[in-house]
Amino acid sequence: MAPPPLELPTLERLPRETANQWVYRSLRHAVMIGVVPPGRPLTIRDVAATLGVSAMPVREALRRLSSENALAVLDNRRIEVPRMTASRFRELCELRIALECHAADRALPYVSGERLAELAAIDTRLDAAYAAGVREQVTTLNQDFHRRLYEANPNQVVMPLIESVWLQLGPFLHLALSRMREFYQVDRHSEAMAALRRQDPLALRIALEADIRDGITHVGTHELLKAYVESGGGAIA
Amino acid sequence: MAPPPLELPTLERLPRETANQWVYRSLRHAVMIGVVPPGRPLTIRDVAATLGVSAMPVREALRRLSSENALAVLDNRRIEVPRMTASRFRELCELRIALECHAADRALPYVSGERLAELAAIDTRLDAAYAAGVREQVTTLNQDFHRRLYEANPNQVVMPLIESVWLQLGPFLHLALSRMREFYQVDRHSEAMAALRRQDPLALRIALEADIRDGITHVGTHELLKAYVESGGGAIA
DNA sequence: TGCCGGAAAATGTGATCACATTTTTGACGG
DNA sequence: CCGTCAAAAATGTGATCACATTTTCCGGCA
Repeated sequence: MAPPPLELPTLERLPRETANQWVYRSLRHAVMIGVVPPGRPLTIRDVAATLGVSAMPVREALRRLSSENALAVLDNRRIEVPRMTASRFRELCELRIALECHAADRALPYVSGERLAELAAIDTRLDAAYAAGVREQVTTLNQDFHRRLYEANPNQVVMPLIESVWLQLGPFLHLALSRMREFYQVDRHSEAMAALRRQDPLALRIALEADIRDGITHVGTHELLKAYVESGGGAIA
Repeated sequence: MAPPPLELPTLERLPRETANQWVYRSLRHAVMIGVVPPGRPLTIRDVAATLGVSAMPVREALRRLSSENALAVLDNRRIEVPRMTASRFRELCELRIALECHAADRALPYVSGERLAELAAIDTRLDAAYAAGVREQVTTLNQDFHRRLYEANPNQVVMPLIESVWLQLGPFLHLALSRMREFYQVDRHSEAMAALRRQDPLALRIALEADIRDGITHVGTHELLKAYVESGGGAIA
């Protein structure tokens, strides 16, 4: 049977943006919000036709996302969204914690009052989005919060790796958020900001790890992952 | 004035290997051993002519290495080996330690007797190469040792990120090895293997961190980096 | 001499085609 | 009814071309 037609959310093509970049952004976004089911083969011609460009930019975008481990290249040379397993998920979570705690450590000395204000502003908008139940925005703003924190360090070498992990967790995180709790969780971002103000590395690590675990492990991960895997999202671990 | 002609070490093209993979391997190897001076622009046509292939595989290989942060894409759309600065170097070292310690932690429970034997074998060959002063092989075998250790964990998500960091440190590490000491340093690999045998996570971390610092920071980094930067290798930090 | 400005060369980008490999299809025989 | 295998379709790979952008070069002018 033929696979369902590929549907990609249309991202506006920025002025002076190359087709390459546009295709890359579109595919990346699609993967991140999980509209492409894991295991669904992404063929060059298919994506090209869907986005209305030639094969060339698609090839480079697919290759790029593969390098970032957002897509998997099979032996067949076919490309798909990687399937998730319970153990891979666990590894990704632990890796995310290790990476982000390290990034926070290295950013801490550079965090200025301005930066703190910016983080607070993002957090406010995040709370609003959370209260309004706008899932996609919650994800985006949460990532913004973390990204802007780590970017306080002017010598950025960690951020690209963190983005890679986010991409790999992306499809599933989005699913987890779909069962977003009504009640607020403990505000780990506030704790993190307090730690930043006190220049307290240990407290910062603790707050971040708790924040990540809250967002991932705590939201009924086990059941969610099980449902995800069983719905054809991936092989059994 | 015209830049010096591009010279790339010729890697044998494996049977059934696509041009894409071959170009990727060649460029990657060239970057890793530091034959391409940082800042040297890598043009598609140039690489294509040097390797005797068309532009297509080169484009994808360059794009791929850029995604792995082995190459930098400038605003001009030009691609070059990233320039090194003292602070970027420091960040990369710390990141490497954080990543590899984490990887070792996650691999430890999976390390079998067979695996330990394999590591010991690699280490033996490494000692031989070190004694013989074969720089390139020392680098390769050292990486093999670390890679095979982390790969004990069957759910590999860290390794690609570590490889990325290796690539970014590559050009400079190679330089550092060029002043390889005559006397053996403390054998950190033995310490690591002892820790593995005892299933002792903390000792493993300590051994690995020491091993990495020995290989990087200890080999007169400061002077080397200074020389490297001043020789046109990168901007002043 | 030093600096501007446009022409010429170099380079990246995107489209299209030919071909090799892989996957799917469907007819045939058990 | 099911497995097998060859033909057909789909797909990835690599080459080549046309065009837009960028860089380099060089003559003219202050």
